[in-house]
Amino acid sequence: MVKADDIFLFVQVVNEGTFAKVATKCGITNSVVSKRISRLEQALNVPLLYRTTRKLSLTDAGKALYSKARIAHEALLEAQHAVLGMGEAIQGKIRVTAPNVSARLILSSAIASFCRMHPDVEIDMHVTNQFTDLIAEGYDLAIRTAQLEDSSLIARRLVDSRWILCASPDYLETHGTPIHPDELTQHQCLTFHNNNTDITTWPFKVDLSPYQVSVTGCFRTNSLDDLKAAALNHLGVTYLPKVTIHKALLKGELVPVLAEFSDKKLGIYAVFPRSKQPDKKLALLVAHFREAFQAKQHWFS
Amino acid sequence: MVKADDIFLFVQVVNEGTFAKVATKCGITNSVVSKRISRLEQALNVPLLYRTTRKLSLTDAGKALYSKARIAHEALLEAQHAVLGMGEAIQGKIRVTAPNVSARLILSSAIASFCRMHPDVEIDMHVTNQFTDLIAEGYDLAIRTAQLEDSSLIARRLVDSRWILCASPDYLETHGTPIHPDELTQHQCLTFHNNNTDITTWPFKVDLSPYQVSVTGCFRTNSLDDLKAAALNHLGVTYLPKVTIHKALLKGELVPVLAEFSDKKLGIYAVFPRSKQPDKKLALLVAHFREAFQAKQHWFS
DNA sequence: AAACATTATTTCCAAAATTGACATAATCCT
DNA sequence: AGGATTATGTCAATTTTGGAAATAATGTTT
Repeated sequence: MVKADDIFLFVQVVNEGTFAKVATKCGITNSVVSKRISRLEQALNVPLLYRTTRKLSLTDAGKALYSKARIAHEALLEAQHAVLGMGEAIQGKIRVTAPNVSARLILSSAIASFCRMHPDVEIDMHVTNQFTDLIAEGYDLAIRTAQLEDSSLIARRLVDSRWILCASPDYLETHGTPIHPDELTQHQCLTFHNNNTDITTWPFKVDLSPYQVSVTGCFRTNSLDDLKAAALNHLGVTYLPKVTIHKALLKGELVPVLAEFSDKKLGIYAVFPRSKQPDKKLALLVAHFREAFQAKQHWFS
Repeated sequence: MVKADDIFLFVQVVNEGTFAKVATKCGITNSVVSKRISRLEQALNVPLLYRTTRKLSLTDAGKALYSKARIAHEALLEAQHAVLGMGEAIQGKIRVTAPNVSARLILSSAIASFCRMHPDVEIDMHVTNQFTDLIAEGYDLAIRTAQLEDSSLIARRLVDSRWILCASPDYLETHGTPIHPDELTQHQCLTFHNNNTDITTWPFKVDLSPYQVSVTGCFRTNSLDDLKAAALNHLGVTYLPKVTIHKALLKGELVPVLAEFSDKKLGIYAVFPRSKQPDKKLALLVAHFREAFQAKQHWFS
């Protein structure tokens, strides 16, 4: 029932000494000040000010309230000041979570340049392949490689990442090179799993139509790096983002398999909480990331 | 534009962890909490909370605001607590201003008994014959011996004080005893002045009608005590409140003069600022004073 | 003394804000 | 898959608010 704003108005009245000064200072009329102070007294059930048209003086209760509320008032002003312009200012901390690959290939350098451009921004990046709950974990931004349907978050596509089926020349020499996806059932297929779900069906396109193949193999992992290492070690065939292997492809350490059938493409997204007041520094960072990914687009497709 | 109550609602939200808890705790609905937090974010132009239906987490700005506003919130609660029930509780300080005579004769003992009855009340009495501005000087209560027309103050009559014209037997023996007010012009009239205004016309009643006599004398003062002393020293005739001389009358040190014509009567009033929330302890004290004066009414009339 | 200026308060009324109920959508738990 | 909880959007009714003008009190200046 008692309104904090009335108490702070009272504090201002005591500070200024008259209702009228406070009124002009706050851009309201005398009558409003009068009514709100009266309302406060009513709510607290105690008189705070003795007043005539010329003088004001504090009652006992008024003194007690003022001495403590003044501190609260100043603390609140300071609190407001602390967040003043935070939405506009390019400053403050941004907590980012990102998967290993994106982080290593693009983000680290992109972040470095962003921090140079905006010295007051501090970026705290947490690298993990775990799917984390943005909100629950308190992140401002996540980099994700999947189209997600979470509508309480905003997803902005940074780049499309093509996946390529590949193997080492040695492996193919030993086991033969498949010429149709169905033949993969005869191969060691090194699969990826993430968030406790195995991905043992690989997508292809045959005659312009989607075509799924269930595959098996002797090795699976949640680490793309280790998957790549396994392929380099001639262990089998695997489906990897082109970006992770484009150097190996150039060097000939790995070669594409069933290239004309490969049809795995995943967007890489910047994901952040929906918010009515868009955070400017966050928007800038996302744009910066997007540019960085786009600049390296040839790595991805 | 930004409302303090919204900030404190935000603090409570952070304390409780969910909107719903705060809503029930404050006796409002969820939608109100939601809307007010949104409004606050809008006003501050910065997001404070990332939220889904299940989790809340603070943004950078939210953390900054919370850490400081929490202090303000607690300070404000403490401030409110300090005045809680002050209007009802019989406790706290009462500042009283009173003239010498009343103070010495009645108030000192009345205050003593009042303080014994209400140990948590502290009375600060300022004794002076100066007319002071209650409000400007910050008094809660004044004892006055005059009917005053100040309508911004409340006056409660405590007792009627009769004034008596008197002189010492010695003086009367030397100068003769007047038998009609007009004869006073031939006497040494010791007059009182107060607040820079001399009182050189004395009121009487002749044939049931008011009758003013202008008097002169060799001594005037603003101290009733000294006026009495002068009379006791046979200096002349003077008009004094009966209460100040009733012992001297009993002893015969002073005797009434023109008793049948004397017609000066002044109310003694308790005067205090008009206030919408009557202060209970103040009302009690006034009532107590009234009883004390009434109990000694025979001193006054 | 008298006119003037300043100030707090009151009244009145229109405009704005607030509220709760309800529906909706998102999310977690069983 | 279904149930429970939660935040949010909508809508209408109610409450609140704030300003203009009138009033009353009080100090200052002429």
